[in-house]
Amino acid sequence: MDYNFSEIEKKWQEYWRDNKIYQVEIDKNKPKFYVLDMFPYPSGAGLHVGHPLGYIASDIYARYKRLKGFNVLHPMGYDAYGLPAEQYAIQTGTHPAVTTEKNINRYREQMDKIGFCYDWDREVRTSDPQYYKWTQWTFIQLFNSYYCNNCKKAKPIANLIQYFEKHGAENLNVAQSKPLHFTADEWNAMSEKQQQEILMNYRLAYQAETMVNWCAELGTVLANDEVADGLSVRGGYPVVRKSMKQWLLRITAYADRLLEDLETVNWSDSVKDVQRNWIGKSMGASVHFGVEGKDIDLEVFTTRADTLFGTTFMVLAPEHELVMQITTDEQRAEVEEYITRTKNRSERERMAEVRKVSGAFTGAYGINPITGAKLPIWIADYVLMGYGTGAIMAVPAHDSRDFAFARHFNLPIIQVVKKPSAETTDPATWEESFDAKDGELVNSGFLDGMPVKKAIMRMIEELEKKGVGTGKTNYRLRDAIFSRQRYWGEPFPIYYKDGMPYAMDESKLPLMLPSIDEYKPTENGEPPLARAKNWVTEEGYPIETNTMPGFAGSSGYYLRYQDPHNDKEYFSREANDYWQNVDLYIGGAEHATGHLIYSRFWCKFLYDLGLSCKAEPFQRMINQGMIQGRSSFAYRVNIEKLCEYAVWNMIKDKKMGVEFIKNYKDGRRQFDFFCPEKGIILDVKRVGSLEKLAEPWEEYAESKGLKILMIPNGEIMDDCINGTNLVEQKIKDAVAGKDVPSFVDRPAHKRIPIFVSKNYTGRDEYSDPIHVDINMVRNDILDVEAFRNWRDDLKEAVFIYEKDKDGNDIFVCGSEIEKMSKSKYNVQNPDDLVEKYGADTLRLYEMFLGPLEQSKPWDTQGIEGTFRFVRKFWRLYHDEFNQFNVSDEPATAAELKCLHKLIKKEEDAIESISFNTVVSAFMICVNELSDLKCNKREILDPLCIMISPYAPHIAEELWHLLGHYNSVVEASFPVYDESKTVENSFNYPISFNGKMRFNMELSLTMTADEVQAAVLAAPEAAKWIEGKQVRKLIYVPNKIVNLVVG
RNA sequence: GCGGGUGUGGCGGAAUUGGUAGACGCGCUAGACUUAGGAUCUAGUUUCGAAAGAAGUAAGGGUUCGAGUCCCUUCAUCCGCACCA
Repeated sequence: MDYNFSEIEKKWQEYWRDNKIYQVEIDKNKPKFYVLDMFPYPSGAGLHVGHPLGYIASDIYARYKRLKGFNVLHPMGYDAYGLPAEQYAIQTGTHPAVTTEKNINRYREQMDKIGFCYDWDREVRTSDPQYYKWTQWTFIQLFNSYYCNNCKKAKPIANLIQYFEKHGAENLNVAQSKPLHFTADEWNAMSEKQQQEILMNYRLAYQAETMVNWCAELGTVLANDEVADGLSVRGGYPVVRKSMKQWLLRITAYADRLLEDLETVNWSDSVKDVQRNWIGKSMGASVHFGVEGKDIDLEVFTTRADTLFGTTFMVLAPEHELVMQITTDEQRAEVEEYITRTKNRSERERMAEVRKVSGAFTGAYGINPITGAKLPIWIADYVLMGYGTGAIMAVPAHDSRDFAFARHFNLPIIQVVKKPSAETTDPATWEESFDAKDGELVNSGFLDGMPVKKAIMRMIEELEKKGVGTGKTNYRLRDAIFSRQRYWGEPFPIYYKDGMPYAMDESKLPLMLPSIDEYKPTENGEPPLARAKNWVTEEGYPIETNTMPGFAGSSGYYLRYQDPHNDKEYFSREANDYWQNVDLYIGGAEHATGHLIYSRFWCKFLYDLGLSCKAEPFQRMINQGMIQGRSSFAYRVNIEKLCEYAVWNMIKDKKMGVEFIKNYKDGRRQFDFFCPEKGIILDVKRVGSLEKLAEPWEEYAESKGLKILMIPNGEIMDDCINGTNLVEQKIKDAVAGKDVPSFVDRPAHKRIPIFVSKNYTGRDEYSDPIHVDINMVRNDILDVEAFRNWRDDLKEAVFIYEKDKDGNDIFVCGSEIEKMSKSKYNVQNPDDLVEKYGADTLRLYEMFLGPLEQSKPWDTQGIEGTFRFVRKFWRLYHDEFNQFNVSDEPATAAELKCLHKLIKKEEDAIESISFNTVVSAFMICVNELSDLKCNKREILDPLCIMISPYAPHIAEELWHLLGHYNSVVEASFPVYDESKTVENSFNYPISFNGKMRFNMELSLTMTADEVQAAVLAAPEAAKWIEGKQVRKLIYVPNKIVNLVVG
């Protein structure tokens, strides 16, 4: 029987499914292990070879753990809410649920073909009411909780109400939007509405007017991590800052715990670092400045309280609430003008102008609380309202931005820190003294001579003593904006009474997403849910029309897998006690700031409620790299560029006095080249891009008269085809006074495309690279016929070939490694590969490509090698007639050694997720066993188990051929026996002065002296010790022998 | 600018963590079997050299009997964050 992978794989996939081989239940007799993939958003494009990379790795890990006796939870589901399906719905009217369902089915089909060991009975979908019921439920708990800073824990809001009733807001240490002051009497006298408004200041899910990233095209707000470069990550539409009422999650309450608990998880340093960065904790001080002539307190945050003596001015963000109060009448116009100017600038513009210094003087002066110095107060957009207090004390000598500002507006600069080595405090050294973190203080009164760290402490002490400042910790992390003005998301279980939001009763959950007839916002800009009929509670109160963002459903999904069918609880106590949290989480690193931070917050909140027994969701995480595609290009001749290039070269080489003139045609400015010798103009089209090279000629050329030379386009093509550079020739001909054929104009889109083989002319100057479908390319050689038939406009294309060594015409493509994408025609589809090579080969090959965490290009040809290996593996169990042939004779020592080396390798490598080296170890082992002609059951039985995590189908087939009646999944991993691999001699490399010279087989029982004697006696040693003394012997048993001679 | 990663043949990548650099695979070269080869098998394949040998892990320096691995300096490159006070 031949290795018929398609039959084998189909057979066993059905067997696994029908016998529910991968179903897991709580089993307290076995240790648990939880292996999880980041669940996918089911997009319309389906999977490409990059997607399953992480899934294959986690599948191998899960199967391995199972063979090692663990009860392994390995589920899969779908992050089913998301923008693309909704955008599609807006365009076509198709319900997002329909699109999503269709995509999910396609994903499932593709995943099934790869042979994953998911327990599909535990599948979750975030858009399933039975699932989002618990997303909504968690939201209600957040709404009904506040965060106690003393006990560092979320608490029921009812406790807070009791406290208010007795003590008002006195001595309250809780997470809050802003500090409030009221007494118990005042609280008790408030109306319900007033009380509700106050509670919003403390709820963990709260509503507030806030600056948001508004994307008009998508009609919704976006979180910071959904915006990049002022554009939406999904879709790339412009995003503006806008103030709107939104739901927020008070994630900042957990900032410290999110930071500290990073120490307890096994994640890559880079992801931890991104998280630390995102949280952005900085310790410093808040300092209160007075304002001259006004009863105003201006609070700033600084990490460098030590430099207070060096403060020479203050800067407020233009949006700062005190700006108008302090601005003097003389400066009012200027300040208002500046505010308007900055407000109207988009985020993009603001970012583009980061280095430009701008600002306006308010006319007011702040008072330095320590020195009493008068400090001019400015406003400038380099100070951000969103960080600290939106106001700074500027220390131009030690901050590059303050420095630039001071220089620009001519403000004084006082140096207060000098490097210990520096002798002077000369102004010339100021620029070098920026960020002097470990210098000592000068010009600073009682701080003089102190090192920076000590000076910071001393200054904070002084501020506190005088009551003008305190030590303070500041975070970059902002509360998470939790509402979206979209349809395809979880509805909020919130209704409005008297304008105030109230949580629905839990018994009303799930609050089903209503159907609506159109998915756009309403005419008056309300979210799509406002279109829903009867979107009110039973009592008639209106229900919230916002929906939750994408990260709502993905924050706690790993918990729901533990008990997915529970309709009473999110998950049961029993399930969570057993499965706890994820032991190994595999997914992309791009979620470092979004999903992973929200998920950790969600988990900590549920931990505070006593639901989750763990404070961290994902104990260990591995981020798989991207699989890149290798794109192929044909080079399409760009006639315009070709002309430009030729002309420009001639100018440069001074072959010709070509000069520039400009003229106007159809109201558009055009540029031509003028040749004074002949008084002709070279009409080169595609004018815009010529400006840069034309500039120097402009003035001179304007004074010249002109005639016109047209360069015939048709001729250009002919000459390209003949392989000569025609433009140059035409110009030469014209200069020499020859007749030049007339110009035949053809619009660019009607020109016959000309493609040039890579080595013929791969110059960018002449040609545009055009992506070629990789299926039409083999070994970089284009299948020209297939390419011609690819698109209509290529039917008449002209190809300029190269000659191969046999003189045949070939068309060679260029190539580049890029992200896999449909538009680049470099996508490798897993289905095609499974079809051609089988799932086992695909799995092995994806692992063999390289280290999991690294990005690496997909090599289309490399998979052949892995396929050869799989067939070779199959042949180990079969004779030359393809008959199954395994013998019961005992294995030889060599065979056992080969096996046990592999066991060791696989066990060691699996923990470091170094699957590529395991595959190579399999290859080595199979090569050796083939050479030994080994067909012993004693070897092949365990070998079959060992390969089963990597290639489960072939393993299952061989397992049954070996005579087993259960699934190989239920087998036990072979036990490593070190005695099988030890030898009594070792082939030592013999080195002299560290340089390896020859090898020598020596017994391991030899003493150092015996080794030295043996080596010196070896004939090869003579030439290396000739005339020299042996000074030292380095002998490392089982490693090396090194003789130091001299 | 700050932070993190990476740098080894024509290519993807190994190297038991300081001990024979280039495992394994691709590609390439030669040969065998073949009507044929995008099949299979055998041998070779870091560079220079006929060989002996020499050089060699981005560059330079250091520690060591011995460095791809440790330390210092520089460069290149990728990925985050970025007016964060």
